[in-house]
Amino acid sequence: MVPDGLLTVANYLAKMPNSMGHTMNPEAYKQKAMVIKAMAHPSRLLMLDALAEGEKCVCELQRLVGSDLSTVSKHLSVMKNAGLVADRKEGLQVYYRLRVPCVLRFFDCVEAVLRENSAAAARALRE
Amino acid sequence: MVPDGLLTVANYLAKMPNSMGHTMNPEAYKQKAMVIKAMAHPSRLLMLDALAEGEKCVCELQRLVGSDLSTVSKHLSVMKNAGLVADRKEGLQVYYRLRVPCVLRFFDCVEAVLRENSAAAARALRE
DNA sequence: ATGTTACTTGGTTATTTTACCAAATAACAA
DNA sequence: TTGTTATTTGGTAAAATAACCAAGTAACAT
Repeated sequence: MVPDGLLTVANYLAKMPNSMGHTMNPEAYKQKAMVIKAMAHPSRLLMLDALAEGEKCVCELQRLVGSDLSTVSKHLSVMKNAGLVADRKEGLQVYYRLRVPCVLRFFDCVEAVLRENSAAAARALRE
Repeated sequence: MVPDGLLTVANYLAKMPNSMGHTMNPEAYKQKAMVIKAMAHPSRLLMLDALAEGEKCVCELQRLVGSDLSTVSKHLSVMKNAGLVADRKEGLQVYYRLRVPCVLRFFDCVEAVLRENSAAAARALRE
């Protein structure tokens, strides 16, 4: 059974984003959701942040997040499947790297949301 | 029981993003993940896209996504909880709007990832 | 071959998420 | 009051996700 996001011939046509921006079919939203979901986990965010500095092997990433190696490996495969990261084997180690750099600017916006939340909470406290 | 992301006094301190960008505590990653997770669903993406045009009532959004009204309402509450949208009641209707506009630029990057995926798939086909 | 290191995969269990229906609430109308 | 419309909330079942351990693979060393 082939995972949804895998780059198979079958998936190739299905996941073509159209160029019109806002009139998108449901399939396109599924694909986008898959990519975003692949980021939506604390450990995965931590790893993406770390990969901003450059490629890292699985062992380094594991030290960073502190979970079981198999857990880290599975997180990486989710992100690889979504196209967020790519890997490269060198000797015994596997190095992961960011595949599309803009992912990092993503975080600025998330932080803006959190700041806005804090500000709203602060306003609520003052009343 | 209070939901994790609710803007309570207790959560106010916990979710303060620090200003140093890359040295963040685990709690901050949880908060970021919550925001991103709130986007990570096809129907929710569709609604965010629709809200880019301006505020919309729940009934309009329901017509758009086509699920049960209660389902749509719950999706909206997830996004509201994360701070992505805000609501306003007018008569019988509740209008939702984007709370932090940068959320939309988010999508450009996701589309870049998908384009990169397609390109890779195309390269794979040529071999 | 045998062992070792670095990683992935399979299996299991616990938790979370999602969808729908049904019932509750809220605002307005008659 | 009674009814109607718009929305939320509670309950429940199905599906997806996440964590760990154990077993498998792959590259290299002895």
